[in-house]
Amino acid sequence: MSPEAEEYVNSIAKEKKVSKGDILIRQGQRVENTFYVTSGCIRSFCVDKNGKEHTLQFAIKNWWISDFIAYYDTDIATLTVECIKDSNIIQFNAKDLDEIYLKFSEFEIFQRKILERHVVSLNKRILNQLQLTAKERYNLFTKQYPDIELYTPNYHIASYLGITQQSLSRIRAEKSKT
Amino acid sequence: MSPEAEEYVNSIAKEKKVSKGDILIRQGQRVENTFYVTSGCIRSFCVDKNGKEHTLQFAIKNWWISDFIAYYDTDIATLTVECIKDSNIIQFNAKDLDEIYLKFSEFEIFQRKILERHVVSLNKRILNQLQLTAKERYNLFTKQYPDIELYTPNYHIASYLGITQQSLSRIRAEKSKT
DNA sequence: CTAATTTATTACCATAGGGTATTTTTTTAT
DNA sequence: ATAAAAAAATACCCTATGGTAATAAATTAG
Repeated sequence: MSPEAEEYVNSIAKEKKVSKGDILIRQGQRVENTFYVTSGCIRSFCVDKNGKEHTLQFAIKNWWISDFIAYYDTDIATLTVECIKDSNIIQFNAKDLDEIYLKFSEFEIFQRKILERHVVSLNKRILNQLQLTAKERYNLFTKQYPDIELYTPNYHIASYLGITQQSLSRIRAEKSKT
Repeated sequence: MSPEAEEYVNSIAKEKKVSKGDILIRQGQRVENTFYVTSGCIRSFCVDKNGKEHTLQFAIKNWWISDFIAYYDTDIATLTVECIKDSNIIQFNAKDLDEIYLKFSEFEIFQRKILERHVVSLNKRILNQLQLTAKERYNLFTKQYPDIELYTPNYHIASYLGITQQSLSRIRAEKSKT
């Protein structure tokens, strides 16, 4: 990136410290920001008609998170984005980012690469969900997020894997046996 | 888009008619193309260790399809992309597209919007998989692809929904009862 | 340090969906 | 039109995962 572009990015970037439990985006509200995680962990989830939570994403270091469904459609949030471990994030306003794209076309490339990476990751997630058992998905998960279990409750992970917390507990018990 | 950009796009776009059964991308081969569907239907799927197929995407009119996992990482295909109904597609070579981005930055915006739409769609797919029952997913599917059942075998749809063909058959039977 | 609260484990039974096999229906080929 | 092949439906039983509930462990608050 050119120095000017970088300067501009810095001018709209809002570095923030957020604490466990902080809500960055609340379901039902307008989504104006996207967040880049430099440390810690942020989670996005939805709540279904029965009040059950389903985790869409865990964002750790170097990942972006928001309610992308609402963000890209400039719509009301269906997701909640919550800090689950004290984190350092960089907040970007959607409108500010839009201007960057106009002023510095080099930034488009940047963003395109991020989006491409995101598509790849989502594609893999879907394929895993289709072809792996809960146990296999859990094993993969622990590799992808090596220390997430240290600070994330069981049921958050279960809700990401698409199983109940009891099932996850059983899988873990079975695993520790051998 | 400017006339020049449009002309350039046309110069690299390869319009093609493809027939049911044609393979556009073969698992294990290098992925150099992405396809835009103007009519018909193209399917992407993977084959797991047990030889079972899992459908990642059905691309109908106005959708893009490829093995995006391999395409964006310039890697070997893990997916197969297959024509399941006589279709008209426009084929784009990855390298040609890369040049477009360099020559016409306006095209980046275009591509960014496509990617954003893709991310939204994949996010929704994951959330549906997490919170809906097989029956609910099937009902949603028939709305999203109203006439796909006319030309797609049962087991392709089942493999997209993440259930067996027998389960899908049962769901359909139950539905036609009421 | 203790009590209160949250989280995880375990047990029990229920059920959605899977696997194998058979039959029926539909499609394709001759 | 008939045979062959493919696809769909159905049946039967099985298994992974879900739901409820009770217990145990860990964390947090006072």
